[in-house]
Amino acid sequence: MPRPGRNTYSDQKPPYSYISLTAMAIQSCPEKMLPLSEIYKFIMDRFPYYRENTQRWQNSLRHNLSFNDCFIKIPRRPDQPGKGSFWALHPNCGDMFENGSFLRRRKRFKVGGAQAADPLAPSKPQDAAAHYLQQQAKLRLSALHAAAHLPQMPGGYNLSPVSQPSGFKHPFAIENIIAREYKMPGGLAAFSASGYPLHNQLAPAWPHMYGSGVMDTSAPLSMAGGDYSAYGMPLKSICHSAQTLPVIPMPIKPSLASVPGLPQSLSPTSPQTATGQSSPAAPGEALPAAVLQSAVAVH
DNA sequence: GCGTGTTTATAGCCTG
DNA sequence: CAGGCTATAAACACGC
Repeated sequence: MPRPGRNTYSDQKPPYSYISLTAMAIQSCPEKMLPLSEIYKFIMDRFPYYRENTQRWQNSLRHNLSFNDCFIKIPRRPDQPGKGSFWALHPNCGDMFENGSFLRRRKRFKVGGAQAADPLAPSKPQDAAAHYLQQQAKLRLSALHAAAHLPQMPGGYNLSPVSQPSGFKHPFAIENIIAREYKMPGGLAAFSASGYPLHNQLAPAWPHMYGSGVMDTSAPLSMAGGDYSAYGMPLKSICHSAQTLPVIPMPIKPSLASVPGLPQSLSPTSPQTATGQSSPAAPGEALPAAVLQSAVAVH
């Protein structure tokens, strides 16, 4: 694996692992989840190296998604046709990379292991799913809140469940990599002070639904033939959306799909006791507003 | 058939 | 050096 280093990478292999690249793609999206095809697109857009031998690396990437517990699968709603599910980061994988660096993981994320990044974050898969939904609710509400009180909370983007709380951010940390999108002069047009696309604030939506041409409104890849600038992220805005899909999806890792009681786990009375509940909700069922409000109360 | 997702196997590199 | 992490390949299943 090439080391990050002095010169440029140009079309050479980036220093990021597939896990890192996938995490970047997911994190780059305000909704914190992407379908496989969008993950592909994200990587190919940013790293010319991955525009070739797609069969090889995409197979590896799929392997990583399935093999690593740090990725959770979220099904599409029945009324959202399309291939495959969405992929999100496990809420507990925030400390997966040392200092948040994407160069190499210090430890392999394992469901059930001891993760200290978020004491509220559960370790069991089913709990993780519930936690994920809770965080999603927070995210959406914070977006709405930001829309109502602009300008404010530039750190709104960092409400992600996998963001490190504060303090040192490694140069390769996802915040530092992705944040470039929001800091570059040319890339601010679509974003508010909260870091969300404005239309997203008003109508939280699923990022994968944006039209095919939307992503290419900015300049062509600034890195083409050049480098990845400082660790690599060009300045394209991603995950624009023009549609509304207000419903929070249901995570379904194999162990999650059969676990009853996920929605109940989000109730105000038992936010962290997701196991052992009953009466599963149908996939795609919308969360009641009360659940969202409780999520904010937690926040 | 194709895209997606899972699983197994193997090899190389890195870290403790 | 052992174990962990990562990359790669391949086989297979499933749904559209």
